Amino acid sequence: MSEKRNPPRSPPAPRGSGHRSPQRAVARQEAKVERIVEVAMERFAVAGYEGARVETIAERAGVSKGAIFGYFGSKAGLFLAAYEAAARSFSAYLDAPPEVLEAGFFATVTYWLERTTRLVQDSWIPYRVTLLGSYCSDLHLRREITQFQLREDPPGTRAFVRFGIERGEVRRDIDPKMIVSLVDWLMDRCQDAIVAEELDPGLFGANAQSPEDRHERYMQFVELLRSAIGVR
Amino acid sequence: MSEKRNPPRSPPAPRGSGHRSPQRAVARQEAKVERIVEVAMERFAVAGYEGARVETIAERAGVSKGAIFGYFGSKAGLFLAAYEAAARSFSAYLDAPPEVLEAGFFATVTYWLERTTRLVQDSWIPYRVTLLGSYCSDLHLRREITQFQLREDPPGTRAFVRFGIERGEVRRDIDPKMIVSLVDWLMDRCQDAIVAEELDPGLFGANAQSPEDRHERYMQFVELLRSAIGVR
DNA sequence: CTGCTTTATTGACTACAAGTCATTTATACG
DNA sequence: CGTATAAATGACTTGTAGTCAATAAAGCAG
Repeated sequence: MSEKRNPPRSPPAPRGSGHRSPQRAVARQEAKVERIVEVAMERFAVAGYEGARVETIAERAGVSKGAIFGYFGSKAGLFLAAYEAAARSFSAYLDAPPEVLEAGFFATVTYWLERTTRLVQDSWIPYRVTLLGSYCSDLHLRREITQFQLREDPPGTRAFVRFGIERGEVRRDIDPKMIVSLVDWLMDRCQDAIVAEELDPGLFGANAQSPEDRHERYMQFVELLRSAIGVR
Repeated sequence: MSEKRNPPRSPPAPRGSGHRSPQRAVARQEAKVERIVEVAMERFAVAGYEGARVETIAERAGVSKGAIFGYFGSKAGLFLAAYEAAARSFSAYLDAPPEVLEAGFFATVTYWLERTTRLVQDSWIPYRVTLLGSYCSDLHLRREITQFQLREDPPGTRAFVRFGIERGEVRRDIDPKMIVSLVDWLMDRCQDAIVAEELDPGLFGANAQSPEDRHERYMQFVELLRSAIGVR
């Protein structure tokens, strides 16, 4: 019961529909939506899902509360938009520099793990929003997020695993889908742990170690991953 | 800012403190708390964290709303209690029948995986509550849950991994803590997927397959786990 | 058992935030 | 311009977590 969400207003507009004068207005609307999403990301990151207030987001984005509900339908819809923007803002595995890719599948994994630590410090907002998305108790929202990940696969795990298989580094005797799931699961968790460690020490178990410890842990993690999905 | 939770009232009472007449009252109070937790589990399971209303829980447990806040301090506190009760209600790895344990570490993992499917159907309420707990967006709550898992380790993963190492089935060249984390992560995710499949098809990706497919997937999963943490 | 003290319980009340919608304002276009 | 259509506004409604003064129950001394 109680599913009476506002359907989001049809997106900013049908984009230059025949005539050309609306162009300006449409562009302005798109910019507005973008601004709202950006502010929302920041607020969700800082205050958490429940702690973030739609009215505050509206104020800071320079629009009214009504406009937000007009565009996104509900707070959950707004969060979803922020989450998707955050997820899309990250690099895919195969965006690693050529020499890293050249070094292979597991070298690339290592590269991104080491990289994440620094990236989180640089721009923690999208990371925190993804963290919130990973642990969102609203199962309706959870489903949307899962569907989004399956549909868009922003980190490009499918292509990355194919890359690994083609290079002969990843085993072929297991359904690739299973491998993709495993990589997604482990990398998500690992990334969440890194993010949580940076942003919320104590959220995950043992932490607060020196860069050397950290490096050692990454090595062990990749070693486990290699044992699991690497060719024997 | 805005951390003004009610501290939960000191637990039901200091238990038979010197005199003996309070005994009855204390017992009744304990029973009441238990009843509340049970009802709370059911409501959270059915309606989700946000959907569950404290007042309804109070009504069904035959107490006033105030009493709930008296005992648990906040809705989050109540959820935590329900979560802990749910988590404690499951068997630990080493609770498997002797002949299963005899068959070894990975046989035991397989046993529990196959078992979970049926257990979820029998008593889905605690499973759903754990699922909610796994994906709770309130990071404060999240921390409490992590701490609880670390403190109590209800599935007994630490002991189980030690068991595997002692039997010579689990590798010794990696920090056991890392292995414990890996097992926890993978089993949690796998269990969540099973639970979600039963309770909320489509929540996770590919699903709704025949028991044979399912079995096949479990076999592949255990095979990956064995490759990762088994002795070479 | 009785009266007094302390503790537990209650539910009307408050506070606050999501979501609505009649009204106002801006835009499209003849 | 003038009129029609669409977007934006913010005061208002709704619903629920959390409070607290008032009340009931439990403990206890005599």
